[in-house]
Amino acid sequence: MLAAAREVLAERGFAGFSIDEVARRAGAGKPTIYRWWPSRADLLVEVYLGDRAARLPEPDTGNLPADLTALARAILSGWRGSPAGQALRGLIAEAQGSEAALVALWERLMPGWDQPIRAVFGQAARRGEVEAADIDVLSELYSGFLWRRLLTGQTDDDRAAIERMARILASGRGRK
Amino acid sequence: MLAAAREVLAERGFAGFSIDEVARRAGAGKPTIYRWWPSRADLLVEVYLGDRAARLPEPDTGNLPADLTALARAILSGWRGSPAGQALRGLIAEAQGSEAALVALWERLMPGWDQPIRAVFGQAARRGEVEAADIDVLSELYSGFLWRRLLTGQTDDDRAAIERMARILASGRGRK
Amino acid sequence: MLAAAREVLAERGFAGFSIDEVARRAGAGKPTIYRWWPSRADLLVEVYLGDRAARLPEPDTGNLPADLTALARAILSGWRGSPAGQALRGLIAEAQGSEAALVALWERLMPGWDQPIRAVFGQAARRGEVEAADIDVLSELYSGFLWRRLLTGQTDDDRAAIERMARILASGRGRK
Amino acid sequence: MLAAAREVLAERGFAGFSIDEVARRAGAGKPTIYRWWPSRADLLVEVYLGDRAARLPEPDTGNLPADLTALARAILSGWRGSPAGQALRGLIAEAQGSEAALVALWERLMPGWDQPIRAVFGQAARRGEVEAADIDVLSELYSGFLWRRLLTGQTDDDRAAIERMARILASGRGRK
DNA sequence: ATGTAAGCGAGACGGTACGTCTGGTCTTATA
DNA sequence: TATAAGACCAGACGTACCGTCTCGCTTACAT
Repeated sequence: MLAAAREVLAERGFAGFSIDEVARRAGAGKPTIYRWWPSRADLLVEVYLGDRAARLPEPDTGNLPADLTALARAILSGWRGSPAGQALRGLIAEAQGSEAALVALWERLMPGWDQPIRAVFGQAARRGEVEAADIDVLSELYSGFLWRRLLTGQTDDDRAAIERMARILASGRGRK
Repeated sequence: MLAAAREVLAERGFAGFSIDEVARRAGAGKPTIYRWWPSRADLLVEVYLGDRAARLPEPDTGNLPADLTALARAILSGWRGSPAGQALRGLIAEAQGSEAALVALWERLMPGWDQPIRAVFGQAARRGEVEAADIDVLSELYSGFLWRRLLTGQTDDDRAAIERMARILASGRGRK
Repeated sequence: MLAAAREVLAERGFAGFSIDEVARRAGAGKPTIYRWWPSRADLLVEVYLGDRAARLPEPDTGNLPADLTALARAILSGWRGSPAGQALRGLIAEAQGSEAALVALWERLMPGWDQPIRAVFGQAARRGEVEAADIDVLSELYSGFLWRRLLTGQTDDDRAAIERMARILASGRGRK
Repeated sequence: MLAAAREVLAERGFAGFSIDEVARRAGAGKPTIYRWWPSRADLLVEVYLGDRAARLPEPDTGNLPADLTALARAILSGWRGSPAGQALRGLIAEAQGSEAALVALWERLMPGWDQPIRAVFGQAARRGEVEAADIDVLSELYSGFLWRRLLTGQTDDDRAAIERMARILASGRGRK
């Protein structure tokens, strides 16, 4: 069932991702899908998590810019090469029109999503490279950069920009 | 006509924003709307631009963090208080499923959207506070931060986070 | 559903007979109607058949003009008093612009429609009042007379003309 | 303008005969068409009359069946070879949904249309072959036969049926 | 070994919106 | 002053999905 959803996303993108189409492809009845995933958003969350599970590195080289770069490239590469990117795009789109989808995005996806990013900044904070109090906002900036690239269709491996981004976030000492 | 579109967005959000509804509300025929805005995205772009036009300050106090903070607060406030926020949310959502909408977003909205942000960083670069070569990525980080807040429904005036974000981006010297 | 179609035809005639209107009146979704009757013509055929079913007499008094008169008056009276007349008018109109409707008219309606008329002429042929070889053309003349009256809005009970028509068709011995 | 209407009827039949299409083809504005022909029916009447004008023979050989056959074959041939047939089909169809079209059909087309037919029967009445009082109904039967063939798409030159029809109508002595 | 219930596929259903086409009317700009 | 061009409101067209619902059918458990 999830396999069918992944197929649809891979072949036709989020535009062709309808419950009808997934049911048709899975050889399943629509009510069966609704029984397990009450909304399209729930299905997308599960596709995303299933697809990304344990796939991301948690780099810890002791060098913050290098870690940030490695992680960002891994994330972007995952978006390019699997339905996960389409799923996240769809999930975010869905959340703009449906309160339920926004909640699903926020409560079911975000915790796991943030975690590797916060881990990298956390290590840097422990090494004194960034202030602990900045971790939230730094993660948000980092996330925002990647989301914006995803949502505008720029998931190519733009090393120069990624490294520059990593350097900027790493050098922000926050000291007045 | 645009007024009707704004009304719908204000009252029912992007979820209720259908061409049918806009036509009904405007007392207009659907084909008339399609004549002028071939897709929903085009209509959203125009609503956004019309609503935001000349509303944004272009702060230039000589203090980069202060300028960034002021601009961000103005942008978020604009999103809260007018249909512009709903329009941008809808436009981004639309772009996830339609190539045409992505193009509209990219070519018709982005140039104007970026401009005040780049202006602020440009002034800072001229003052030597940031490297000119970083302007692109800094703008992207700044944009990404705001977009992510919009798309996750956090458009409240979170001064602490905004100031922290501004300070981080301003202190990123970019020195190797 | 058919009841709603009949209502619309009765109240607003063929002019107001749109799928939208029938759906509205039936409290049904348009796709449901399209599922069962792929075209307006199919719906009209069914209305006609359902309405006329087993309603016509099959007169057999041994007197051809009398039989023809009785049948014609029954047919015209049926057209006046029920949506069947409107349905047939609409069906014929529809067939002028749509190949599919023409086929529906020809294959789904005509066989049943002709049958009582041919029966009357068949009996007369068996009695020697008309030549068997003339049955087809006689039926066509008889049909044509009635259709023309229907299509030009003359469905009143014009006994004089009907009897004259019956007499003419009955006296055509066909002998050279 | 009429030429454009004829073109449309010839090329796409009554199905493609919209005022829009005629205007487009004629390089004229729709209101201009509406000024001269307040309804589609009026335009169709004019196309029919213009196209058929003075084209029909008025056979008078002294032999009623022969005259009827010749006239019927001429009429059917005219319908096959020119937009006139399409125009009449369209006009009749139009009349089923619009009172105005029915009036136009009845008052503007019928007088001229009937005339050659009534002329043939009139001559026969003068020769004593049919009763004068039967002329109306005979014309109606004859018309009905031809209309029915037109409306069901049988405009081919079916000589056998036509001659049989002519013989039947001619032999109806009308004797009590 | 058999009766029963849960879960399934299939798909019909009432609805909403899509984007297109046409019918007529009303407004401009030209000639 | 009248006409061409065409914008406009209105609403029907036929299609795609939505989320709910009702069916039988099939398994797999409890008797």
